[in-house]
Order: sequence, then structure tokens, then C-alpha cells
Amino acid sequence: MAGKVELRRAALRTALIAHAKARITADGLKNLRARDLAKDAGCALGAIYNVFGDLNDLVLAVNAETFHDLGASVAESLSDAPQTPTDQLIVMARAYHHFAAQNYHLWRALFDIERAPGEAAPEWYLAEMGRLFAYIDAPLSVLHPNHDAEQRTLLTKALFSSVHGIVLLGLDEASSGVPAPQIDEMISLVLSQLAS
Amino acid sequence: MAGKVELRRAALRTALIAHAKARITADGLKNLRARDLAKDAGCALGAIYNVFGDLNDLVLAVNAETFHDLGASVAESLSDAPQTPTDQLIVMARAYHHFAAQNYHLWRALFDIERAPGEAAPEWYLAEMGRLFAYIDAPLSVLHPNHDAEQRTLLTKALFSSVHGIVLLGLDEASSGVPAPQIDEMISLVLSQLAS
DNA sequence: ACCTAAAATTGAACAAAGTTCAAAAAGGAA
DNA sequence: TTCCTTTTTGAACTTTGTTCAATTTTAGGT
Repeated sequence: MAGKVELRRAALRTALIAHAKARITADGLKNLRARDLAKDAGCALGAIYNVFGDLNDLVLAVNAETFHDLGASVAESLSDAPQTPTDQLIVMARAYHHFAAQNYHLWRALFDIERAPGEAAPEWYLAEMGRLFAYIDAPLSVLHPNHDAEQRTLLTKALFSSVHGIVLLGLDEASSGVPAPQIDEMISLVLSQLAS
Repeated sequence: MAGKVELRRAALRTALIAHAKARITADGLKNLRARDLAKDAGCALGAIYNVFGDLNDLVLAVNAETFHDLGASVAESLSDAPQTPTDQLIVMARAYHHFAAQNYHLWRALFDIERAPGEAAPEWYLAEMGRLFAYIDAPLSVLHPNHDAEQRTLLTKALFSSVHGIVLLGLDEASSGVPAPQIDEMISLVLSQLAS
């Protein structure tokens, strides 16, 4: 039984990720507690640190799944085959909005996680980000065939950041707090102008 | 000497805000420590809680000043009297960007502060936000004189949120991390399109 | 001046919460 | 079974915000 330990650890890892996901979904990232997770998973407190370097690593694992699901949601939104490139951008942005609204705490954890100063984001984060950017880039290539790659990259980032900002502030009840239909309207407003 | 205690407390309050500001500027909000502040101000640990309800209240006081300074920076950017309404929007957005870049940790503290769930933002926050929105609204009224108030409010929020998103992700070294000139370029790109 | 009661200040103690590590348990080879 | 290695455990350590009993200061009355 060579891989016995590895199997047990892999199972614990999976369980811890699932429980952390549930805890974050219910109470948000800042209410995640190591002791709660140990109880949830029925393991010792220290066992968490046999599987993950620290709690942050565990949250990173949750975030990887969340980011993957987010990418899948955005990609799936295109399956309704909207006609124009602008429509495609709008549909994707709304999918982003709806994912963020439906998975608010998990989505916030993507950005609220503590990151070591000066350290780059993990590779999977950049990879998923690149995938999202590729989705945006495609319609932009149709709209602006004569832009060079650098121009399009800039426009892609600007578009994503704008939508992200609209969703971020729109979903923040405490400050602006905008009803969902108005968020969608703002998205349409910005994208229909920007993509022309 | 009726107001002796009040004077001492007011002085401590001012000192604590100043020291907290310095600490946040240097190390960021998440590295702010009650014991450090007590040492900085030469007061007892518990004295902080004679003046503020908790550390969060102290950070709120810092944020009030930061937000006020931010508003002043944006307002001052208009004193160069740019010609067109679009130019005014771009100048203000760049002022927002430059304030955020120059006061990164203080600016982040505006949004990273812990807020009680379901509780509205403090009145000064909404008031300063309203002031910022008014600055944006003015040029938009010139550009779109036939829009009603609701339309303009939506466009104002969309514009602000977009610029905020561009600055937020642009200044986040770990993820996108965009050089300052490119951030300004993205701002121009979005605003020149959106305001037309 | 002195005394005294109320008010304010202090900092040691308390209560989380993440992380570590010596000890115990489990695993595996001879 | 025995002995050594690996793994797991959870009590203990550390850090940090917050509290509160004890001390100091203040202010009024004599």
C-alpha cells in the first residue's frame, strides 16, 4: 500500500476545498476559520497544514475552481450564438455580472485574498485571466481588424476593467448599490459605445 | 478648566489619525496595529478606545480625510480649464488615477475597510461620492442635454465605475499591472468613446 | 491647602485565530 | 513481534484587537 497516505491526503485536500467553498459561500472570506474547517472535515487542526502551506493556499485552491467556473460561465454565454461582435461582448459581460451576483462571496474571494507584496499572481490565475481576455479579444478583432495586437490588448483590458468596475461597485450594497437590471444597462451602455 | 479633557482627547484624536495615516501610507491597511499606534502617539493601548470605538472607526476617520483630499484633487484638475466636456472628463479621470497611484495604500483603504454587513456607508462617504458624481455630471449635462436625470445618473455611475475599474486593475501589480501611461490611455479610450 | 468623590487613564489580562512542533499513533520491514 | 520511520495530532505559542479592574487625575467643597 504505497499510495495510501497520498490517497488520504488527496481526499482531505478535496474535502477541505469543498468545505472552504461552502464556508466562503455562506459567510464570506473574512469569516473563514481554520478551526471551523477542521471540524467540518473531521480532521485535526494541524492536518490542514499537512495538506496546504497555510489557509491562504487553501483559499487559492478554492479561487482556482471559482475562476474556472467563471470562465466556463462566460464561455457558455456565447453558446446562444449572438449575432454581432458587440452583442457577444454584452452577453459575456452580463454572464460575468450574473456569475458575480450568484456567487458573490466566492467571486469577492478572487480579489480579496491576501497576496504577498511584490509577488506575481499564480500561473493558473494568469492563465484563466488570459482565457477571459481571449474571449473578449475575438469579437474585438472582428470589430477592429486594422488594430494591431498592442492596441487590441489595451482595449481588451480597458473593456474588462470597465465591466469589472461596474459590477464591483454595482454589487456593493453599502456604497452605490445598483439594481441588477441597471447594472446590465450600464454594461450595454459602455460596451455598445466602446465597441463601435 | 471645563474643556481640558475634551482638548486632550481632541489632540489625541488628531494625533492618532495622523499616525494611522502614516502607517497606512507606509505599510498598507492590513499592517496597521493598535500597539504600533499607541507607541507612535505615546499613549496607552487602551487610550485608543477612549477616543475611537475601535480601530475601524479610526480608519474611517482616516478615510474621510483621504476621500476629501481625493475630491479636492479631482476638483483642482479642472482649474486648468480644459475646453470640451470630454476633455474635462478625461482630466478628472486622470486626476483620479494619479491620486490613487500617489496615495495607493490610503486609496485602497477606502475600499478595503471592513464594513458591517447590511450596513450603509457613512454619510460623509455618500456625500463625498455625491460630490464626485456631481463633477462628472456637469460635463455630461453639456454633452447630453436631452437626457433625463435618471439616464445621466446611470451614465455617471457607469463612467465612474469604468474609470475606477481601470485604475483598480491597472494599479494591481500582481494581476494585470499596467504602466501608468497605458492606464491614462485606457481612460482616454473609454471616455472619448463613452462621452460621444 | 486638604479631602473626597467622580471621571479618566492605564496596561495587564482576556479572547480569538493562525501556525508550530513535541509527542503519540500508524505504517512497514526484518 | 520488534524497531525505526513517517504521519497525525492537538496542546501550546504567537499575535492582535478589545476590555476592565485598579490607579491616577480632576474638580469642587470645606
